[in-house]
Amino acid sequence: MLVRKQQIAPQRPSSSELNAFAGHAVFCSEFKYRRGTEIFGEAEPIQYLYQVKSGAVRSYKLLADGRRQIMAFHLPGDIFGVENGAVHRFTAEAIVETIVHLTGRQNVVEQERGSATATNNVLRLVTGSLQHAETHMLLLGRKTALEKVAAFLIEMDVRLTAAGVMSLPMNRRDIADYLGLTLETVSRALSQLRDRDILSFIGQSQRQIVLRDRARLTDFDQ
Amino acid sequence: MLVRKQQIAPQRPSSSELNAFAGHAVFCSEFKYRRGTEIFGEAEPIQYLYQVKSGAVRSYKLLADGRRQIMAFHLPGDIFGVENGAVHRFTAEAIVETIVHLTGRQNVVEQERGSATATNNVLRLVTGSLQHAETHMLLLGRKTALEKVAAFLIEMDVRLTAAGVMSLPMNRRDIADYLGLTLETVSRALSQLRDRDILSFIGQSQRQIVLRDRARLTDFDQ
DNA sequence: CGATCTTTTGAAAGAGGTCAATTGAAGTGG
DNA sequence: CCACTTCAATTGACCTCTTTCAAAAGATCG
Repeated sequence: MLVRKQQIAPQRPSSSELNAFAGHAVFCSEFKYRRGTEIFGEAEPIQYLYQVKSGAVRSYKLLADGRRQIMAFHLPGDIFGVENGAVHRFTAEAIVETIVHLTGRQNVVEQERGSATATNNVLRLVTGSLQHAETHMLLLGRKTALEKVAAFLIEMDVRLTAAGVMSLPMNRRDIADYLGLTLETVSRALSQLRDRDILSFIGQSQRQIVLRDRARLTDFDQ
Repeated sequence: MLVRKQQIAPQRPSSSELNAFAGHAVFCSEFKYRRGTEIFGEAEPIQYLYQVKSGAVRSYKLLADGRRQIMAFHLPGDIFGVENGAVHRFTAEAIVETIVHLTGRQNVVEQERGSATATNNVLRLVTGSLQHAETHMLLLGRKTALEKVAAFLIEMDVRLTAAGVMSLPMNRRDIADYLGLTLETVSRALSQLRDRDILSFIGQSQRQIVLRDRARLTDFDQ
Protein backbone atom coordinates (compact mmCIF):
# COMPACT_ATOMS: atom_id res chain seq x y z
CA MET A 1 0.00 0.00 0.00
CA LEU A 2 2.82 2.39 0.88
CA VAL A 3 4.29 1.77 -2.55
CA ARG A 4 1.55 3.90 -4.04
CA LYS A 5 2.26 6.73 -1.67
CA GLN A 6 4.57 9.55 -2.51
CA GLN A 7 5.80 10.98 0.72
CA ILE A 8 6.56 14.67 0.78
CA ALA A 9 7.73 15.57 4.27
CA PRO A 10 8.10 12.35 6.18
CA GLN A 11 10.30 13.46 9.02
CA ARG A 12 8.85 16.83 9.86
CA PRO A 13 5.72 16.76 12.00
CA SER A 14 3.55 19.40 10.39
CA SER A 15 0.96 21.58 12.02
CA SER A 16 -2.60 20.95 10.82
CA GLU A 17 -6.21 20.83 11.81
CA LEU A 18 -5.65 17.18 12.61
CA ASN A 19 -3.59 18.31 15.56
CA ALA A 20 -6.36 20.53 16.73
CA PHE A 21 -8.63 17.53 16.35
CA ALA A 22 -6.33 15.41 18.47
CA GLY A 23 -6.08 18.13 21.06
CA HIS A 24 -2.29 18.02 20.98
CA ALA A 25 0.50 17.67 18.46
CA VAL A 26 0.81 14.22 16.90
CA PHE A 27 3.06 12.86 14.19
CA CYS A 28 1.49 14.09 11.03
CA SER A 29 2.78 13.56 7.47
CA GLU A 30 1.85 14.96 4.13
CA PHE A 31 1.28 12.56 1.23
CA LYS A 32 0.60 13.23 -2.39
CA TYR A 33 -1.62 10.94 -4.48
CA ARG A 34 -1.69 11.09 -8.26
CA ARG A 35 -5.08 11.34 -9.93
CA GLY A 36 -6.96 8.05 -9.95
CA THR A 37 -4.83 6.34 -7.31
CA GLU A 38 -6.28 4.48 -4.36
CA ILE A 39 -5.78 5.92 -0.88
CA PHE A 40 -7.30 2.92 0.87
CA GLY A 41 -9.43 -0.03 -0.25
CA GLU A 42 -12.59 -1.64 1.04
CA ALA A 43 -11.88 -4.22 3.77
CA GLU A 44 -8.31 -2.98 4.20
CA PRO A 45 -7.16 -2.51 7.81
CA ILE A 46 -7.46 1.04 9.06
CA GLN A 47 -4.04 2.62 9.51
CA TYR A 48 -4.48 6.34 9.16
CA LEU A 49 -6.82 9.26 9.53
CA TYR A 50 -6.83 11.64 6.58
CA GLN A 51 -7.46 15.32 5.99
CA VAL A 52 -7.61 16.74 2.49
CA LYS A 53 -5.11 19.56 2.08
CA SER A 54 -5.67 20.11 -1.64
CA GLY A 55 -7.40 18.19 -4.40
CA ALA A 56 -10.43 15.92 -4.05
CA VAL A 57 -11.24 12.37 -2.97
CA ARG A 58 -14.14 10.04 -3.79
CA SER A 59 -15.16 7.23 -1.46
CA TYR A 60 -17.32 4.49 -2.91
CA LYS A 61 -18.68 0.98 -2.72
CA LEU A 62 -18.96 -1.48 -5.60
CA LEU A 63 -21.36 -4.26 -6.52
CA ALA A 64 -19.94 -7.53 -7.84
CA ASP A 65 -20.59 -6.53 -11.47
CA GLY A 66 -18.87 -3.17 -11.14
CA ARG A 67 -21.82 -0.86 -10.48
CA ARG A 68 -20.47 1.89 -8.26
CA GLN A 69 -22.05 4.14 -5.64
CA ILE A 70 -20.01 7.10 -4.47
CA MET A 71 -20.92 7.81 -0.86
CA ALA A 72 -19.16 11.16 -0.57
CA PHE A 73 -16.67 13.57 -2.10
CA HIS A 74 -13.98 14.80 0.28
CA LEU A 75 -12.74 18.30 -0.44
CA PRO A 76 -10.04 20.50 1.13
CA GLY A 77 -10.53 20.65 4.89
CA ASP A 78 -12.56 17.43 5.08
CA ILE A 79 -11.40 14.68 7.40
CA PHE A 80 -12.10 11.15 6.19
CA GLY A 81 -11.19 7.56 6.94
CA VAL A 82 -12.66 7.78 10.44
CA GLU A 83 -14.18 4.41 11.25
CA ASN A 84 -14.88 2.55 14.42
CA GLY A 85 -14.02 -0.97 13.29
CA ALA A 86 -10.75 -2.51 12.22
CA VAL A 87 -11.25 -2.32 8.44
CA HIS A 88 -12.47 0.27 5.95
CA ARG A 89 -16.02 -0.11 4.68
CA PHE A 90 -15.33 1.53 1.33
CA THR A 91 -12.61 2.56 -1.09
CA ALA A 92 -11.11 6.05 -1.25
CA GLU A 93 -9.42 7.37 -4.41
CA ALA A 94 -7.82 10.65 -5.38
CA ILE A 95 -9.93 12.28 -8.11
CA VAL A 96 -7.18 14.70 -9.07
CA GLU A 97 -3.69 15.13 -7.68
CA THR A 98 -4.39 15.34 -3.98
CA ILE A 99 -2.35 16.21 -0.92
CA VAL A 100 -3.56 14.81 2.39
CA HIS A 101 -2.35 15.14 5.93
CA LEU A 102 -2.45 11.87 7.76
CA THR A 103 -1.95 10.70 11.28
CA GLY A 104 -1.44 7.13 12.43
CA ARG A 105 -4.50 5.33 13.69
CA GLN A 106 -2.69 4.50 16.92
CA ASN A 107 -2.90 8.15 17.94
CA VAL A 108 -6.62 8.21 17.33
CA VAL A 109 -7.23 4.96 19.17
CA GLU A 110 -5.18 6.13 22.12
CA GLN A 111 -7.11 9.34 22.20
CA GLU A 112 -10.34 7.39 22.12
CA ARG A 113 -9.31 5.55 25.25
CA GLY A 114 -7.88 8.54 27.02
CA SER A 115 -9.38 11.91 26.27
CA ALA A 116 -13.15 12.38 26.30
CA THR A 117 -12.66 15.45 24.10
CA ALA A 118 -10.99 13.39 21.40
CA THR A 119 -13.76 10.79 21.52
CA ASN A 120 -16.31 13.53 21.16
CA ASN A 121 -14.42 14.78 18.13
CA VAL A 122 -14.61 11.31 16.57
CA LEU A 123 -18.30 11.23 17.46
CA ARG A 124 -18.85 14.61 15.83
CA LEU A 125 -17.18 13.44 12.61
CA VAL A 126 -19.15 10.21 12.46
CA THR A 127 -22.39 12.07 13.22
CA GLY A 128 -21.59 14.49 10.40
CA SER A 129 -21.13 11.58 7.98
CA LEU A 130 -24.39 10.03 9.17
CA GLN A 131 -26.28 13.27 8.66
CA HIS A 132 -24.92 13.56 5.13
CA ALA A 133 -25.78 9.91 4.45
CA GLU A 134 -29.38 10.43 5.60
CA THR A 135 -29.83 13.46 3.37
CA HIS A 136 -28.31 11.50 0.51
CA MET A 137 -30.63 8.52 1.02
CA LEU A 138 -33.59 10.85 0.57
CA LEU A 139 -32.01 12.13 -2.64
CA LEU A 140 -31.18 8.68 -4.01
CA GLY A 141 -34.53 7.12 -3.17
CA ARG A 142 -36.98 9.90 -3.92
CA LYS A 143 -35.64 12.68 -6.14
CA THR A 144 -35.85 13.00 -9.95
CA ALA A 145 -32.76 13.34 -12.13
CA LEU A 146 -33.11 17.13 -12.39
CA GLU A 147 -33.65 17.47 -8.63
CA LYS A 148 -30.59 15.32 -7.96
CA VAL A 149 -28.35 17.39 -10.22
CA ALA A 150 -29.71 20.64 -8.74
CA ALA A 151 -29.03 19.35 -5.22
CA PHE A 152 -25.52 18.35 -6.28
CA LEU A 153 -24.79 21.81 -7.67
CA ILE A 154 -26.08 23.49 -4.53
CA GLU A 155 -23.95 21.20 -2.36
CA MET A 156 -20.82 21.86 -4.43
CA ASP A 157 -21.53 25.58 -4.72
CA VAL A 158 -21.00 25.98 -0.98
CA ARG A 159 -17.78 24.01 -1.06
CA LEU A 160 -16.15 24.89 -4.37
CA THR A 161 -17.23 28.29 -5.61
CA ALA A 162 -14.43 30.85 -5.54
CA ALA A 163 -14.67 34.24 -7.24
CA GLY A 164 -18.09 33.28 -8.58
CA VAL A 165 -16.80 30.21 -10.42
CA MET A 166 -17.34 26.60 -9.33
CA SER A 167 -14.49 24.35 -10.47
CA LEU A 168 -15.58 20.74 -10.33
CA PRO A 169 -12.72 18.28 -9.83
CA MET A 170 -14.84 15.24 -10.79
CA ASN A 171 -16.06 14.06 -14.17
CA ARG A 172 -19.65 13.33 -15.25
CA ARG A 173 -19.34 9.64 -14.37
CA ASP A 174 -18.33 10.50 -10.80
CA ILE A 175 -21.31 12.83 -10.48
CA ALA A 176 -23.58 10.13 -11.93
CA ASP A 177 -22.29 7.48 -9.53
CA TYR A 178 -22.81 9.90 -6.66
CA LEU A 179 -26.40 10.65 -7.69
CA GLY A 180 -27.48 7.17 -8.78
CA LEU A 181 -27.78 8.17 -12.47
CA THR A 182 -25.89 7.59 -15.72
CA LEU A 183 -23.38 10.10 -16.99
CA GLU A 184 -25.61 10.84 -20.00
CA THR A 185 -28.51 11.79 -17.74
CA VAL A 186 -26.24 14.10 -15.73
CA SER A 187 -25.01 15.71 -18.94
CA ARG A 188 -28.58 16.19 -20.21
CA ALA A 189 -29.68 17.74 -16.90
CA LEU A 190 -26.75 20.17 -16.94
CA SER A 191 -27.51 21.11 -20.56
CA GLN A 192 -31.13 21.70 -19.60
CA LEU A 193 -30.10 24.01 -16.75
CA ARG A 194 -27.73 25.82 -19.11
CA ASP A 195 -30.49 26.22 -21.75
CA ARG A 196 -32.72 27.74 -19.07
CA ASP A 197 -29.95 30.22 -18.15
CA ILE A 198 -29.67 28.84 -14.62
CA LEU A 199 -25.99 28.14 -15.13
CA SER A 200 -23.32 28.59 -17.75
CA PHE A 201 -20.02 26.94 -18.54
CA ILE A 202 -16.98 29.15 -18.87
CA GLY A 203 -13.89 28.62 -20.94
CA GLN A 204 -13.45 25.45 -22.93
CA SER A 205 -13.76 23.17 -19.91
CA GLN A 206 -17.17 21.79 -18.96
CA ARG A 207 -16.15 21.68 -15.30
CA GLN A 208 -16.03 25.43 -14.74
CA ILE A 209 -19.58 26.45 -13.88
CA VAL A 210 -21.13 29.79 -13.00
CA LEU A 211 -24.50 29.66 -11.24
CA ARG A 212 -26.59 32.45 -12.72
CA ASP A 213 -29.84 31.91 -10.82
CA ARG A 214 -29.49 30.18 -7.46
CA ALA A 215 -33.12 30.90 -6.56
CA ARG A 216 -34.47 29.00 -9.56
CA LEU A 217 -31.90 26.26 -9.01
CA THR A 218 -33.22 25.83 -5.47
CA ASP A 219 -36.74 25.50 -6.91
CA PHE A 220 -35.61 22.39 -8.75
CA ASP A 221 -34.17 20.91 -5.57
CA GLN A 222 -37.20 19.85 -3.56
CA MET B 1 -46.16 15.46 22.46
CA LEU B 2 -46.70 13.62 25.72
CA VAL B 3 -50.43 13.65 24.97
CA ARG B 4 -49.90 10.96 22.40
CA LYS B 5 -47.98 8.83 24.83
CA GLN B 6 -49.62 6.15 26.85
CA GLN B 7 -47.48 5.56 29.86
CA ILE B 8 -47.43 2.07 31.28
CA ALA B 9 -45.11 2.07 34.27
CA PRO B 10 -44.08 5.64 34.92
CA GLN B 11 -42.88 5.36 38.49
CA ARG B 12 -41.05 2.08 38.44
CA PRO B 13 -37.54 2.21 37.03
CA SER B 14 -37.35 -0.95 34.93
CA SER B 15 -34.32 -3.01 34.11
CA SER B 16 -33.41 -3.08 30.43
CA GLU B 17 -30.59 -3.12 27.95
CA LEU B 18 -30.65 0.66 28.11
CA ASN B 19 -29.24 0.37 31.61
CA ALA B 20 -26.50 -1.88 30.37
CA PHE B 21 -25.84 0.74 27.71
CA ALA B 22 -25.62 3.47 30.31
CA GLY B 23 -23.35 1.33 32.44
CA HIS B 24 -25.54 1.85 35.50
CA ALA B 25 -29.21 2.00 36.38
CA VAL B 26 -31.03 5.07 35.12
CA PHE B 27 -34.67 6.10 35.22
CA CYS B 28 -36.26 4.10 32.49
CA SER B 29 -39.95 4.06 31.56
CA GLU B 30 -42.02 1.94 29.29
CA PHE B 31 -44.35 3.61 26.79
CA LYS B 32 -46.88 2.15 24.43
CA TYR B 33 -47.60 3.73 21.04
CA ARG B 34 -50.64 2.81 18.98
CA ARG B 35 -50.09 1.89 15.35
CA GLY B 36 -49.43 4.90 13.15
CA THR B 37 -48.63 7.32 15.98
CA GLU B 38 -45.60 9.57 16.00
CA ILE B 39 -42.85 8.91 18.55
CA PHE B 40 -40.92 12.03 17.66
CA GLY B 41 -40.95 14.45 14.75
CA GLU B 42 -38.29 15.95 12.51
CA ALA B 43 -36.72 19.08 14.03
CA GLU B 44 -38.24 18.34 17.44
CA PRO B 45 -35.87 18.73 20.41
CA ILE B 46 -34.30 15.49 21.53
CA GLN B 47 -35.66 14.41 24.90
CA TYR B 48 -35.31 10.66 25.10
CA LEU B 49 -33.37 7.66 23.94
CA TYR B 50 -35.53 4.74 22.81
CA GLN B 51 -35.27 0.98 22.70
CA VAL B 52 -37.90 -1.15 20.98
CA LYS B 53 -39.33 -3.71 23.38
CA SER B 54 -42.01 -5.06 21.05
CA GLY B 55 -43.53 -3.92 17.76
CA ALA B 56 -41.78 -1.95 15.01
CA VAL B 57 -40.84 1.65 14.23
CA ARG B 58 -40.13 3.45 10.94
CA SER B 59 -37.94 6.54 10.81
CA TYR B 60 -38.22 8.70 7.72
CA LYS B 61 -37.67 12.02 6.00
CA LEU B 62 -40.16 13.82 3.77
CA LEU B 63 -39.86 16.11 0.77
CA ALA B 64 -42.08 19.18 0.60
CA ASP B 65 -44.59 17.44 -1.68
CA GLY B 66 -44.93 14.39 0.57
CA ARG B 67 -42.51 11.96 -1.05
CA ARG B 68 -41.13 9.85 1.77
CA GLN B 69 -37.86 8.02 2.32
CA ILE B 70 -37.73 5.56 5.20
CA MET B 71 -34.16 5.50 6.52
CA ALA B 72 -34.56 2.47 8.78
CA PHE B 73 -36.94 0.08 10.47
CA HIS B 74 -36.36 -0.35 14.19
CA LEU B 75 -37.26 -3.80 15.51
CA PRO B 76 -37.24 -5.34 19.01
CA GLY B 77 -33.87 -4.77 20.66
CA ASP B 78 -32.93 -1.81 18.45
CA ILE B 79 -31.97 1.46 20.11
CA PHE B 80 -32.94 4.59 18.18
CA GLY B 81 -33.24 8.34 18.64
CA VAL B 82 -29.51 8.68 19.33
CA GLU B 83 -28.36 11.95 17.84
CA ASN B 84 -25.56 14.33 18.58
CA GLY B 85 -27.36 17.61 18.00
CA ALA B 86 -30.23 19.23 19.82
CA VAL B 87 -33.04 18.24 17.43
CA HIS B 88 -34.11 15.09 15.60
CA ARG B 89 -33.19 14.83 11.94
CA PHE B 90 -36.17 12.64 11.04
CA THR B 91 -39.58 11.44 12.18
CA ALA B 92 -40.18 8.16 14.01
CA GLU B 93 -43.57 6.43 13.97
CA ALA B 94 -44.91 3.19 15.40
CA ILE B 95 -45.77 0.84 12.52
CA VAL B 96 -47.84 -1.43 14.74
CA GLU B 97 -48.61 -1.20 18.44
CA THR B 98 -45.16 -0.74 19.89
CA ILE B 99 -43.70 -0.76 23.37
CA VAL B 100 -40.47 1.15 23.88
CA HIS B 101 -38.20 1.66 26.83
CA LEU B 102 -36.99 5.19 27.09
CA THR B 103 -34.52 7.11 29.15
CA GLY B 104 -34.24 10.87 29.49
CA ARG B 105 -31.72 12.56 27.32
CA GLN B 106 -30.15 14.21 30.36
CA ASN B 107 -28.78 10.85 31.42
CA VAL B 108 -27.20 10.30 28.04
CA VAL B 109 -25.72 13.77 27.89
CA GLU B 110 -24.27 13.43 31.36
CA GLN B 111 -22.75 10.14 30.41
CA GLU B 112 -21.24 11.71 27.35
CA ARG B 113 -19.50 14.25 29.49
CA GLY B 114 -18.49 11.85 32.19
CA SER B 115 -17.89 8.24 31.28
CA ALA B 116 -15.71 7.36 28.32
CA THR B 117 -17.45 3.98 28.17
CA ALA B 118 -20.84 5.62 27.68
CA THR B 119 -19.47 7.87 24.94
CA ASN B 120 -18.04 4.83 23.22
CA ASN B 121 -21.46 3.22 23.41
CA VAL B 122 -22.99 6.25 21.71
CA LEU B 123 -20.20 6.11 19.14
CA ARG B 124 -20.87 2.43 18.50
CA LEU B 125 -24.58 3.10 17.92
CA VAL B 126 -23.94 6.01 15.57
CA THR B 127 -21.31 3.99 13.69
CA GLY B 128 -23.82 1.16 13.30
CA SER B 129 -26.37 3.57 11.83
CA LEU B 130 -23.74 4.96 9.47
CA GLN B 131 -22.76 1.49 8.30
CA HIS B 132 -26.39 0.66 7.59
CA ALA B 133 -26.85 3.98 5.78
CA GLU B 134 -23.83 3.33 3.55
CA THR B 135 -25.10 -0.10 2.57
CA HIS B 136 -28.51 1.39 1.92
CA MET B 137 -27.12 4.17 -0.31
CA LEU B 138 -25.58 1.48 -2.52
CA LEU B 139 -28.99 -0.24 -2.68
CA LEU B 140 -30.92 2.96 -3.42
CA GLY B 141 -28.52 4.27 -6.02
CA ARG B 142 -27.47 1.18 -7.88
CA LYS B 143 -29.77 -1.83 -7.45
CA THR B 144 -32.73 -2.91 -9.58
CA ALA B 145 -36.23 -3.37 -8.16
CA LEU B 146 -35.84 -7.14 -7.84
CA GLU B 147 -32.41 -6.79 -6.21
CA LYS B 148 -33.79 -4.24 -3.75
CA VAL B 149 -36.67 -6.48 -2.71
CA ALA B 150 -34.35 -9.49 -2.41
CA ALA B 151 -31.98 -7.46 -0.21
CA PHE B 152 -34.91 -6.33 1.91
CA LEU B 153 -36.09 -9.90 2.44
CA ILE B 154 -32.60 -11.05 3.38
CA GLU B 155 -32.27 -8.16 5.84
CA MET B 156 -35.63 -8.89 7.44
CA ASP B 157 -35.08 -12.65 7.44
CA VAL B 158 -32.24 -12.24 9.93
CA ARG B 159 -34.32 -9.99 12.15
CA LEU B 160 -37.86 -11.34 11.91
CA THR B 161 -37.91 -15.02 11.01
CA ALA B 162 -39.14 -17.21 13.87
CA ALA B 163 -40.01 -20.88 13.43
CA GLY B 164 -39.33 -20.56 9.72
CA VAL B 165 -41.87 -17.80 9.20
CA MET B 166 -41.08 -14.12 8.63
CA SER B 167 -43.86 -11.86 9.91
CA LEU B 168 -43.53 -8.42 8.37
CA PRO B 169 -44.99 -5.64 10.50
CA MET B 170 -44.92 -3.09 7.64
CA ASN B 171 -47.15 -2.75 4.59
CA ARG B 172 -46.11 -2.61 0.94
CA ARG B 173 -45.97 1.19 0.95
CA ASP B 174 -43.50 1.17 3.85
CA ILE B 175 -41.32 -1.35 2.04
CA ALA B 176 -41.52 0.76 -1.13
CA ASP B 177 -40.56 3.96 0.70
CA TYR B 178 -37.64 2.11 2.28
CA LEU B 179 -36.40 0.80 -1.08
CA GLY B 180 -37.07 3.86 -3.24
CA LEU B 181 -39.82 2.13 -5.24
CA THR B 182 -43.61 2.25 -5.56
CA LEU B 183 -45.80 -0.18 -3.68
CA GLU B 184 -46.95 -1.75 -6.96
CA THR B 185 -43.37 -2.53 -7.97
CA VAL B 186 -42.74 -4.15 -4.57
CA SER B 187 -45.88 -6.22 -4.97
CA ARG B 188 -44.88 -7.31 -8.46
CA ALA B 189 -41.37 -8.27 -7.31
CA LEU B 190 -42.79 -10.35 -4.45
CA SER B 191 -45.24 -12.06 -6.83
CA GLN B 192 -42.37 -12.81 -9.17
CA LEU B 193 -40.34 -14.40 -6.36
CA ARG B 194 -43.41 -16.39 -5.32
CA ASP B 195 -43.99 -17.58 -8.89
CA ARG B 196 -40.38 -18.76 -9.01
CA ASP B 197 -40.88 -20.71 -5.76
CA ILE B 198 -38.30 -18.64 -3.92
CA LEU B 199 -40.86 -17.68 -1.30
CA SER B 200 -44.45 -18.36 -0.41
CA PHE B 201 -47.12 -16.58 1.57
CA ILE B 202 -48.82 -18.50 4.31
CA GLY B 203 -52.34 -18.08 5.63
CA GLN B 204 -54.53 -15.35 4.27
CA SER B 205 -52.13 -12.56 5.22
CA GLN B 206 -49.61 -11.34 2.64
CA ARG B 207 -47.19 -10.41 5.41
CA GLN B 208 -46.37 -13.92 6.56
CA ILE B 209 -43.59 -15.11 4.31
CA VAL B 210 -41.63 -18.35 4.16
CA LEU B 211 -38.32 -18.22 2.32
CA ARG B 212 -38.07 -21.47 0.34
CA ASP B 213 -34.74 -20.88 -1.41
CA ARG B 214 -32.37 -18.50 0.33
CA ALA B 215 -29.53 -19.40 -2.03
CA ARG B 216 -31.45 -18.29 -5.11
CA LEU B 217 -32.72 -15.24 -3.25
CA THR B 218 -29.12 -14.25 -2.54
CA ASP B 219 -28.38 -14.59 -6.26
CA PHE B 220 -30.85 -11.80 -6.93
CA ASP B 221 -29.19 -9.58 -4.34
CA GLN B 222 -25.95 -8.47 -5.98
C1' DC C 1 -71.30 -6.94 8.67
C1' DG C 2 -70.41 -2.83 6.25
C1' DA C 3 -66.57 0.37 5.61
C1' DT C 4 -61.92 1.08 5.10
C1' DC C 5 -57.48 -0.28 4.18
C1' DT C 6 -54.30 -3.37 1.75
C1' DT C 7 -52.69 -5.95 -2.00
C1' DT C 8 -52.65 -7.65 -6.53
C1' DT C 9 -52.85 -7.29 -11.37
C1' DG C 10 -53.39 -5.15 -15.98
C1' DA C 11 -52.70 -1.54 -19.40
C1' DA C 12 -50.60 2.64 -20.75
C1' DA C 13 -47.25 6.25 -20.17
C1' DG C 14 -42.93 8.18 -19.12
C1' DA C 15 -38.38 8.92 -17.00
C1' DG C 16 -34.15 7.45 -17.33
C1' DG C 17 -31.01 3.99 -19.46
C1' DT C 18 -28.58 2.03 -23.44
C1' DC C 19 -26.32 2.31 -27.69
C1' DA C 20 -24.00 5.00 -30.97
C1' DA C 21 -21.86 8.83 -33.27
C1' DT C 22 -19.51 13.17 -32.96
C1' DT C 23 -16.90 16.75 -31.08
C1' DG C 24 -13.62 18.49 -28.10
C1' DA C 25 -10.03 18.35 -24.44
C1' DA C 26 -6.02 16.46 -22.51
C1' DG C 27 -2.13 13.58 -21.98
C1' DT C 28 1.92 11.20 -24.33
C1' DG C 29 5.77 10.06 -26.95
C1' DG C 30 8.60 10.93 -30.91
C1' DC D 1 6.26 21.21 -29.90
C1' DC D 2 3.12 18.73 -32.50
C1' DA D 3 0.77 14.67 -34.14
C1' DC D 4 -1.40 10.81 -32.05
C1' DT D 5 -3.93 8.48 -28.94
C1' DT D 6 -6.93 8.40 -25.23
C1' DC D 7 -10.26 10.37 -22.31
C1' DA D 8 -14.41 13.33 -21.49
C1' DA D 9 -18.70 15.31 -22.72
C1' DT D 10 -22.65 16.09 -25.61
C1' DT D 11 -26.47 14.78 -28.27
C1' DG D 12 -29.75 11.81 -30.80
C1' DA D 13 -32.56 7.68 -31.35
C1' DC D 14 -34.46 3.96 -29.36
C1' DC D 15 -35.66 0.88 -25.63
C1' DT D 16 -37.02 -0.83 -21.17
C1' DC D 17 -37.83 -0.73 -16.45
C1' DT D 18 -40.49 1.44 -13.30
C1' DT D 19 -44.27 4.42 -12.51
C1' DT D 20 -48.91 5.87 -13.09
C1' DC D 21 -53.66 5.05 -13.46
C1' DA D 22 -57.35 2.00 -12.76
C1' DA D 23 -60.06 -1.88 -11.27
C1' DA D 24 -60.99 -5.68 -8.50
C1' DA D 25 -60.34 -8.91 -4.93
C1' DG D 26 -59.12 -9.73 -0.26
C1' DA D 27 -58.14 -8.64 4.59
C1' DT D 28 -58.97 -6.03 8.72
C1' DC D 29 -61.37 -3.25 11.93
C1' DG D 30 -64.77 -1.00 14.40
